[in-house]
Amino acid sequence: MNSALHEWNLAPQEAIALQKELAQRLELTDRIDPVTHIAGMDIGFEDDGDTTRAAVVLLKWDPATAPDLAVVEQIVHREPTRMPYIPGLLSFREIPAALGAFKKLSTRPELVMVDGQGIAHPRRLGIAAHLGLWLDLPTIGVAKSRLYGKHEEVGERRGDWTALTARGETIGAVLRSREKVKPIFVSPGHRMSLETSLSWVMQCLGRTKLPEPTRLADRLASRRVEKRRERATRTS
DNA sequence: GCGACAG
DNA sequence: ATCTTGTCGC
Repeated sequence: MNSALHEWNLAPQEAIALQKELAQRLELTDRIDPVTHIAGMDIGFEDDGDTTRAAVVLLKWDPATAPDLAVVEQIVHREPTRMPYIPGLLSFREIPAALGAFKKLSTRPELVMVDGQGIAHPRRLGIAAHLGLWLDLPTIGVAKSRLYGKHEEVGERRGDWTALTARGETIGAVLRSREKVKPIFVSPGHRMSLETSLSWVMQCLGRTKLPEPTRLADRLASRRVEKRRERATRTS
């Protein structure tokens, strides 16, 4: 891989310059191998933010049962947190730990859904795009809120979506993944078109707001679940 | 110069 | 992201 990609501990200005350079290497057309496994990735924090916790969930892709997908593997990888959250520079804070989790995965997926933006980013390099370059895999960004770009109101029916645009370009989609719930922001990361990104997200959508890969990774990365269990154990 | 601002 | 109980609604 390129040496420039190995840079992590950068000053904000240097990181911004690197993003502009890396964004030019993104492939926004489909280059995807036949999909047999889809991975979902998300990051959580522990120790009041001192520890970064990366979660990757590997699902078996089966169009016959989708969106019900079998969980093949679950990885939780911890590392000391290396930098604070800075809007626009999220990937420099979270990707190192994410890579550690992917290294522990026994099977390499053909597609990855990431909690965060793809190219719907000021410099077209959200965490999903950045991770896609690192893994050299097709990635899709599935964010729960907007970082960049503007859009019209989204229809209220499940499946309705509107373009997310910036500087006259379409950089993603605002998707009503579930009725009566805030829409999600879908954007291609690497080796993917927006149309294909939306197709995969919708195929992985159950009755929930988030597609299965991201929903499960979210649950694994968050401490909410285990905290609940701790309380239940103490009280019993 | 004044806001906005993934997780 | 995280701290946190109950509570309103399908």
